[in-house]
Amino acid sequence: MQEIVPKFESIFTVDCVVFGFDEGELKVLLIERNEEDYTGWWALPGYYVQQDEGLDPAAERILYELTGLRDIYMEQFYAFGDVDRHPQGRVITVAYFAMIRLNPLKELKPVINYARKAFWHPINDLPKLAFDHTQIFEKSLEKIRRKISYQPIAFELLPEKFTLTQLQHLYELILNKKLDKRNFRKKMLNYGILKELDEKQRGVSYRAATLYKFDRRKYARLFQKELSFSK
Amino acid sequence: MQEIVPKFESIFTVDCVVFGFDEGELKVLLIERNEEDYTGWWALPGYYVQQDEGLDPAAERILYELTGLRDIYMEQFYAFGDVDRHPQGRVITVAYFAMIRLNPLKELKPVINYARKAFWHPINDLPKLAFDHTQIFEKSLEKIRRKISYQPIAFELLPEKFTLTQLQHLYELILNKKLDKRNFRKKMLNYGILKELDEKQRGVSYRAATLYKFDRRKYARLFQKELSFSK
DNA sequence: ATATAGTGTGTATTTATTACACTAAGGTAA
DNA sequence: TTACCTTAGTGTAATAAATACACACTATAT
Repeated sequence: MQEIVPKFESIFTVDCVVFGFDEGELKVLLIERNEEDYTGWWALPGYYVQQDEGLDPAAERILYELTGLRDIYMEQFYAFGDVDRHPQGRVITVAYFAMIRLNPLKELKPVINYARKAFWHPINDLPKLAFDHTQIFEKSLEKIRRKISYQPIAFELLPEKFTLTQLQHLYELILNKKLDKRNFRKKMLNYGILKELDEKQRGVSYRAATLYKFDRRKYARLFQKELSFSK
Repeated sequence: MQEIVPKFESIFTVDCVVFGFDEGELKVLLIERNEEDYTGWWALPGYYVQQDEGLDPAAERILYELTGLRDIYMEQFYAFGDVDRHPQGRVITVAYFAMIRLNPLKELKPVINYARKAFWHPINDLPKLAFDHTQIFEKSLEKIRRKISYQPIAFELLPEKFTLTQLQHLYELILNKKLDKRNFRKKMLNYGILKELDEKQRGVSYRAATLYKFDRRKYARLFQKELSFSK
């Protein structure tokens, strides 16, 4: 390309919107900033991308450093580059969303320092966020709302074994609307991507629900059969 | 954020996948490179983002410089940042797709030099592209395929006044499958977002078709009513 | 034994999708 | 002016999917 305008170089970062589903709530992982700019504010976990590092690997690394988790479902969804989004100057960020199974028994183990202050926040009660992170979060919600309607990403948020009611609640939270129980079960089971287990829920003081797991092989076989939910 | 790894700075660019619909074909705008790296290769129009310029404005500027067109439908769809995507070093690009009405009577008027070598290429017969531009193009196709199924972006590619057959052909090209004429018309007219005009097609040697136009106001009133097409 | 709380199930109605073929209109060429 | 060519424009029946809706079952706690 011709250099009519001078090239300039910019810092760039990756920010992650990490969703988790816990105690019947949809949560997002935030860190409390301890650094220059927006000190003490909550922010999305994010970091500088390294010289020799692609975007996806950077996102994976950052998530690992914050949570100790690897092999997590992540997807890039938008780049944010407004001129004034960062007080230090021009910083462009590429945003990813991630979905992780929250295992209440297993603490997240941050690998580097600043992650000590990472906490899960219910998405309906988020504090003000640093930079344009509120905007980034909103965009991620839009994206997963659409995506959950045609691809089985919700399973990434659930434990290996789950009940149909848990699955339905999760859909309801993400889509932000009530679904009909009988219709939901009929439809979900019809897709044929769930495997019914011989196992039941334990430790509940009412009739125990059957456990299911997501059958990735069956899903792959359907090749692009898309899910869809409206009511 | 703590500076555990050194920050580094990177060049970044915007690349545009510009779609046009002409002579019954879906086309994409390519430039022939006259610069260092991939000299003589076809590439997507793209350029360096300026220091004081946001991403969306950069995309709009670049499209304007290449085509002389403004107020075009554009949407950012993905950032590409593989370490080795550019021979000169680390260059991250934010990709946009754009859709423009090709008016055969009105030539595109490039404002800057390198755009002299811009041509429209049918999407089914693209040459090898420079850098990772083939990959960028493929991703843009995926995106518009999905998007056209739930939002009225196809109209951006058609002239103000169009026939239902033209509209159907365009859907068929983008979705890459045949649609049934009667079902298509029934469905499209049912959405209530088209305005039937008193005017007919001219200059054809067969029965002239009724012209329609897209009614933005009615569409807005439907507020998120989504289109959908399967067969 | 009984109260409690969530599980699990079926059917009828409405709506959307699909498959399918001929006549109407306008222009061209003999 | 007539025959012909090409595309426009139309309806219905069959099937599939979405929706609305309510009660009996079961495990546990008291």
